[in-house]
Amino acid sequence: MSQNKKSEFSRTIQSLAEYSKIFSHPARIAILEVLAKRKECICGEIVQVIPLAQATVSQHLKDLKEIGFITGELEGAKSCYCINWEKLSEFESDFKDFFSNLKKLKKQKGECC
Amino acid sequence: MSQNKKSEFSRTIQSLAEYSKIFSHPARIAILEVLAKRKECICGEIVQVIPLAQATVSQHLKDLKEIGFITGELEGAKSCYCINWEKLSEFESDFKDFFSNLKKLKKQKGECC
DNA sequence: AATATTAATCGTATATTTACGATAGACGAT
DNA sequence: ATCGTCTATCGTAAATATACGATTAATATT
Repeated sequence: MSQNKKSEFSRTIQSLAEYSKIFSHPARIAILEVLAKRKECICGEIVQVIPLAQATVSQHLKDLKEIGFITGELEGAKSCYCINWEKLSEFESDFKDFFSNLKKLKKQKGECC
Repeated sequence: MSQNKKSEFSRTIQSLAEYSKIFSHPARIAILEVLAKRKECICGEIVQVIPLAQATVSQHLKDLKEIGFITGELEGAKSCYCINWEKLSEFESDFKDFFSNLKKLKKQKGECC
């Protein structure tokens, strides 16, 4: 029971769902906002601003990095994170495409409910 | 341990996260697409199209209904679901706003990484 | 009235996510 | 070389999500 059925959906839908999952936790959205705001993208500063423990923030950073929304590289003992605007725009346009497709379908079928 | 810290983030971010969570499972995205496509929004037809058990689909429908992305009402023994375009557009514009805000912040700070 | 159909809900198993303390490993400062 | 700082990772607890069979309650059909 409870095996994963997510793979049974179309690639497009799966990918939109994966991107959305990253946005499904406030901390990860907040981290993106912090990175967009700050000139320095040092991990320690992020930890100070986000109301979660260092280990937890590090985990969220890992998730963001794994999907490609941010990059991260060591600068001595510190770690510098940065938004990957290309990947983030990919999400933005996939999302936009999904919505315009929905609206197109709506027009095609006409009213119903 | 592991208590929920989500409430510590801003209302705007929390709400964007909640909306995104609904999109974090392919089945729920697929259901929206089906509803946009079909003239009749009968539950049974959705169940036939989505590769999940009836109970599971019903649960996803409940989630979609609770957040307000769809409406659902009984039609005799059957149940008719429909997209709530107003609420869905609210998500769309919140999402859009978040992105344009991010880009504005990026411009303000200039380059960094 | 008896039976079938429809869909919500309950119960439950399993998987995944969230959260954090503790630790480890890397670097910088003294 | 030693000590403090920084951050990734490990281990683990708890919460939440996913999935489905079984049941229930309501309507529809015979």
